[in-house]
Amino acid sequence: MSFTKNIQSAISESILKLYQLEVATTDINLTPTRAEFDGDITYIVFPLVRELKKKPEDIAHEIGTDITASNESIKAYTVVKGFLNVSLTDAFWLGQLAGIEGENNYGTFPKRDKKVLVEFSSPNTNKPLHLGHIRNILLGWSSSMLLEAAGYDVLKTQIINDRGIAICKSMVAWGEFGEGKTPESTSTKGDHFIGEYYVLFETKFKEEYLAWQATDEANATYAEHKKPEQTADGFYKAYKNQYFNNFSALGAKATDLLIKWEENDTDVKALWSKMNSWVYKGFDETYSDLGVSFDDLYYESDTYLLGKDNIEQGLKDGTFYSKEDGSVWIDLEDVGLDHKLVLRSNGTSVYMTQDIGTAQIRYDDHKTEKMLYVVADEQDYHFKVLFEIMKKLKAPFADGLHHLSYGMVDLPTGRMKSREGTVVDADDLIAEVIGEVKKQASERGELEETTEEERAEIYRKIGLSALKFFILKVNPKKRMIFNPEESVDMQGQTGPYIQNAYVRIQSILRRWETMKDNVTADKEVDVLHEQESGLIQTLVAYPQEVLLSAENYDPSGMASYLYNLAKDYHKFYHDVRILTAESPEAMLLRIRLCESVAMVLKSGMKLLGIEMPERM
RNA sequence: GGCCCCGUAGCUCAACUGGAUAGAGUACCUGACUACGAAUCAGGCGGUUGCAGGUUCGAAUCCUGCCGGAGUCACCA
Repeated sequence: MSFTKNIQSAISESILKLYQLEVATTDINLTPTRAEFDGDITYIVFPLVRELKKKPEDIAHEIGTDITASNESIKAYTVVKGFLNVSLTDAFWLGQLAGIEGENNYGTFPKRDKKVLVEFSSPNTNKPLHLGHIRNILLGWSSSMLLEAAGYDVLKTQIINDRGIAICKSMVAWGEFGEGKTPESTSTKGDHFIGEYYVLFETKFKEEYLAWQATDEANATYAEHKKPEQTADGFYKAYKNQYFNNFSALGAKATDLLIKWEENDTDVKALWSKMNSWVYKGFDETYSDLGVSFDDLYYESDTYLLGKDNIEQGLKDGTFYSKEDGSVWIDLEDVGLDHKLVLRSNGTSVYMTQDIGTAQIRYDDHKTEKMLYVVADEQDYHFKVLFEIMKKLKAPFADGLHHLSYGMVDLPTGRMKSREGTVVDADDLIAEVIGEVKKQASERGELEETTEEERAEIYRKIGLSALKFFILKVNPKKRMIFNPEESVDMQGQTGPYIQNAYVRIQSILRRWETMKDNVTADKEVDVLHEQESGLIQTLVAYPQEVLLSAENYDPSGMASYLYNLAKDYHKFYHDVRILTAESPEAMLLRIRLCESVAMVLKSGMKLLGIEMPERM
């Protein structure tokens, strides 16, 4: 912010004048003064001690005296050990408030003419979205909003994993047992519909496998392949994949579909398209419920063969090497990694090959300076390797690649397991939080004057804010525990707490509209209440917070800032009277403060993907 | 086993990137609505920052070694 810059350069000049020592203004590190001390902003002089060979207290006093004398915005200073605490004048804070009001889009930075592509969500099409996707989506969306506010042109995208054996399993199950049912005929959301057939396939397959285990064929296989120490149970558990590939009738059908799909079989492709289109319809609903959207989509069915050109080029220039069997590898030992396969011996791609190709095509399509991958931390190694490969291939975009790695979401009972049915479904969760809000809100009976539609919209906003804030307030890189009960809390450090501050302001402003014509002040306030200057100081920090959160790809910083602002406001609201202020000029100032706080709360929450209700 | 991430109040999380007496929320115990919305505010209780060393004026943060937990080391995606 400009005002910290002013103080930084004042201190810098002071140091030069007093000690003939040059310290760059950017090296003058200022921190907000802790609440228990007097002052607004603190400069720590310890780093100067060694150079100047003086006591920290003396240095702090000398600098303090000098900058206070030469800078009229500085009211006073105090020194505690090596900490120089500077207080700014009320006039200065009033000037800052006016500055905030004067900006058109406070907290948004001018365009940098730089493009960043953000990939998030990236689901498989064989089952619906779950809690893990929700964290991914919220992080991706919020990071996109933050980057946009920081001046980037943002392109939101996802890669849809629409091919492979998984979707073929759903196709087989639907063909065998579906009796021509559709999402419409059963009134089921499309992604759930397909998910059910995926589960059905697994169930039928398990039955088939169990039955097979009683056959002579199974006994012979068991006798031949069993390891000495293995029990029958242990063997069959480990043998499942081989059974799928070598003996299973259902397995053969799924594999057959996959082969036909790759051969572009018309019927198979038609079925595949139809079933995927059901899924997409379902996904769209969930995305829309979450309030997110994408600018561009990539499908794995289009990209899974990409990357071979890059491999070929890398082979030519010696980045890659091939083994006798024809497989292609890269040696990454010089950067502390391993040897990694990039092309199979039969010439087909692996995951890495695809990602190389996909990065390339995205760059070709959009010429983005940066690409941000929002992917769980279990893939840390994969992305490390991918980025190193791109560097070695000298891709022009290699330095702009970044993996926003986030921790998995656990339940209080431990990890989500689809096998144990503990996966929290995204749609269920959304419905639940909104339902809970509705229940609690009707008990409070605050919204009697609104129509049913208005109320439904308010419940939706509150419920989603509880859920979103609960997830986004946690630092992305940390594994988090998701307690469904706490996720709908509406008191304390929660989304609804912040919304409540905003709603209180709206309520005041509605009243103010009806009385403002009768209020006139012939002068401005010259002495600020402690809560007032404190609020201004927090408001002033907003743009910096936007930038910091954007640069760190970390919405939790913004979440915590907004909570603190709401908290400051709630306290201010409690401590001072607004519409019954002691003087007209105080009233006018406080109304201005209310307006600015509301503006920042609303725009900040938007960066988290959270909407504000006008009442609640 | 190699690599990587994590360990902070009973629980869920912070700590401005090395700064002051480690802060919030929740739970529990108090107090404040005939003053702009009590989804609020105020107070209390709660800590050897996993352990042991080291660097530094200063360490939850950096380094080393242990302990505990997660992830990953596929010609899967």
